[in-house]
Amino acid sequence: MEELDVFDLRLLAAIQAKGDMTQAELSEIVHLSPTQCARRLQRLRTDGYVRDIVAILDPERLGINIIAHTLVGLRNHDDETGKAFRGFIEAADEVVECWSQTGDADYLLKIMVKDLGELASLIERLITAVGGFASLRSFVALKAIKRTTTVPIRA
Amino acid sequence: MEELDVFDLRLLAAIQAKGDMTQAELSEIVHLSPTQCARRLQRLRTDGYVRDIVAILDPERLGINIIAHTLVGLRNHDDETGKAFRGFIEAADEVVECWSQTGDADYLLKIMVKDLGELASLIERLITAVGGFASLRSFVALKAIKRTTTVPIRA
DNA sequence: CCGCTTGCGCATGTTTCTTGCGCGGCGATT
DNA sequence: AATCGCCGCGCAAGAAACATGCGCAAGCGG
Repeated sequence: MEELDVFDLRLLAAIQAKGDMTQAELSEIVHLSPTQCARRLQRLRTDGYVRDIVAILDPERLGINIIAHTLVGLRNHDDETGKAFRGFIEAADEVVECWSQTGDADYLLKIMVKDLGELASLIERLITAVGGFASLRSFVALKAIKRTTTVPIRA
Repeated sequence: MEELDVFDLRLLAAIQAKGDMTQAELSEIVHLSPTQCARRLQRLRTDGYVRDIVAILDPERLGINIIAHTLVGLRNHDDETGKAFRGFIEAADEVVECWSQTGDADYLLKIMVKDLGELASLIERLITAVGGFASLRSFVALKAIKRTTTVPIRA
């Protein structure tokens, strides 16, 4: 629970870039013995610095050709509407991320689908599920994914 | 390079949720021998289905309290401006994702910073780096992260 | 100045991974 | 309809990676 030193930061940066490295490989990066790398990594994990380790799949390879970011503004801000919205988001596999916003819109959704038809279908279902919106504006990136960078987060 | 069967999909879904499972654990999930799990996983990897395996760190634990989504519209769409913008994004560690957009704005940035000061500083630097914008609208989520779901992607 | 604590690297036992092998099912060719 | 060849499966042994106990050295407080 203490402060992180330079070795910890190097470890975190390393596993954030590549999470399946062996202790020996980590050892060469952070300049620490393999044993110590393992120990510190375990401590970082139990202390909650590492949320989890996941595989990033290739969207195109799986037929995911459209990644859309959609701003959603709810007409009513009562509990009922919010609950319906949350429920829909929770159940929809196409919605990969859901962020609460301040400003013009209430939520920002990140949606991954195969084609425009699926996207339209999703939006349609969302509208009917919640029962109409004051504003629904979609910013669709038509195969126009420039890049998705995941840079090391340093404290 | 062939089609994926139900075992492959189960494997992908499993490692997408938890990427550091042992072969024995995977075996129980997909109902296949550990050896075969390993072999199929290797094939999926060499065939490009698995982009990479990364560790997801806890932002708050690292002092990242603000996750902002910012829409950026470039004033000029010439090569020079675009190159300056790309260069800045590439160098800025705070910018975690950068999506090209169609519609009102040109880019959607996902920014992770410690506090509002850092965010303001980043925006300031971005503006000076590219040399002014036609429109720069920021949607800041003030500790208002509702949830970040990563659901299994099924083909 | 001494003893305690903490973090380090080494070595060993254990788990996990990899790879060669034989078996069985399924489609194609005749 | 029978056989041949191919592909995917599980098993087992060798290899690699991991976990843990130990002694040592540095930093700190008494």
